[in-house]
Amino acid sequence: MMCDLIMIVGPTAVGKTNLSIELAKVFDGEIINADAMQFYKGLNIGTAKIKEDQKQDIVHHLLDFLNPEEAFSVVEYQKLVREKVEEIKRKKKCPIIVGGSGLYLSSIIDDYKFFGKERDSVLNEKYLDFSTEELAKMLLDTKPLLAKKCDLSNRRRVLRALEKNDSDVQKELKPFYDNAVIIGLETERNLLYKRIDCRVDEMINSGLEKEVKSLYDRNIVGQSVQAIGYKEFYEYFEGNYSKEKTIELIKRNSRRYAKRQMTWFKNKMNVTWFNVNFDNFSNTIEEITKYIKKIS
RNA sequence: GGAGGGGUAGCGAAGAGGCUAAACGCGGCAGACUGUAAAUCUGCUCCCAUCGGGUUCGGCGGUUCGAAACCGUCCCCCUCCA
Repeated sequence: MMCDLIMIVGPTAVGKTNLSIELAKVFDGEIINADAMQFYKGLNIGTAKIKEDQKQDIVHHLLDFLNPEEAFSVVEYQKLVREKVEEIKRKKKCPIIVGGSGLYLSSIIDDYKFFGKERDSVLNEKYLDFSTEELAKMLLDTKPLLAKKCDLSNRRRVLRALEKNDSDVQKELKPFYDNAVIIGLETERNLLYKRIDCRVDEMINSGLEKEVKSLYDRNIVGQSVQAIGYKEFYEYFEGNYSKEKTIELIKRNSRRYAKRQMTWFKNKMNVTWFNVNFDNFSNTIEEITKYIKKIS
C-alpha cells in the first residue's frame, strides 16, 4: 500500500468515473462513491451513475444504498466512509474516493468535526411565518458568535445556526489522513460546457424522462429528487414548462453546478490538477498514474 | 407608393424630459459553504480607475438649464393596404 487513499475530484462530466476504474486496476483499489445523488436507488441515468458492465469487477461502495424517499446527511456519510476506508485498508487494498459533492469530499479528507444538535427536519415549518430577516435578527440577538460567521441572507443557514449552541464554533481544519492524494480533473471551461450539454442530450436519449416519471408516479419527494435532471422534469410533469425548456434548464443548471464545484475544489481543497486529454484519455491516465507512483 | 409598429448594454426586454450607466431576465465571471450540498446563498458584468473619471440607448441636426425619452431628417427592420 503506497498511500492511505486516492481521491478523485472534478466538475461533472470531466471523466472521473473512467479514471477511477483505471486507477483501481493499477493500484488494486476499491471505489467509494462521493456523489450525493448516486446514493439513491433508481436515480441512474440522471446522475450518470456507473453501469454494472462498466465496473469491470472493481468493487464499488456507497452506491444505491438509499431509497429515493430517504433523507441523508454528511455526518452519516462521513461515518460510513471512515469505516469503509479502514475496511479496505485492512484488506490491503487502496481506497479510491470519487465524486463531485464538495462538502462530502471535504468531510472525509479533512478532520471535520460535526457538533451540535442533529438537524431538525421540521424546523422550517416551525418558522414558516418568520421572514429571513426576522430569523437573522433572532440569531444576532441570541447567538452572536454564530451569527457573525453565518450568511444572514441564507435562510437555510440561519435556521441551522438557530438550532446550534453559540459555543459550537469551528476549529481550523486539518487533513485527516497522512498520505492522501487528491487528484483533480479539469478542462477548459468552454469545452466542459459543451460536454455537459452533450451529456444531457445523451441522458435524454437514454430515457431520463421515463426514469424520472417512475419516481414522480410513486410520489417520491425529498432530497433525491432535488437533483438536477429530476427537479426539472418534475416541473415538466406538473405542466410548468415545455419539454424544450426542461432540457435547456437541465443543461443550464448542470453548467452552473459545475462552476460551483470548481469554486469549492479550488478554494477548499488541496488538489493536484490534471488537464484532461479527451482525445487520448489513456495519456491522462498514464500521467496521473505516474504522478501517484512518484509521490507515494 | 400608402398606413401603422419598431431600432436600448453579449442576448431578450423595461424605461416615454432630471431620481438613469439605464429596471428585470438570460448568458458570462467571481465568491460563500461543518447535519438538505446536483442543495442553499452572495457579489460583479459599457470603458479606465482606489476615490473618481470617460463614453452610451440606429445616424446626424435641433428644442431645453437638462434628452434614451420631445421635434426634424436620414438609415435599417416588421406588419398591413396597394
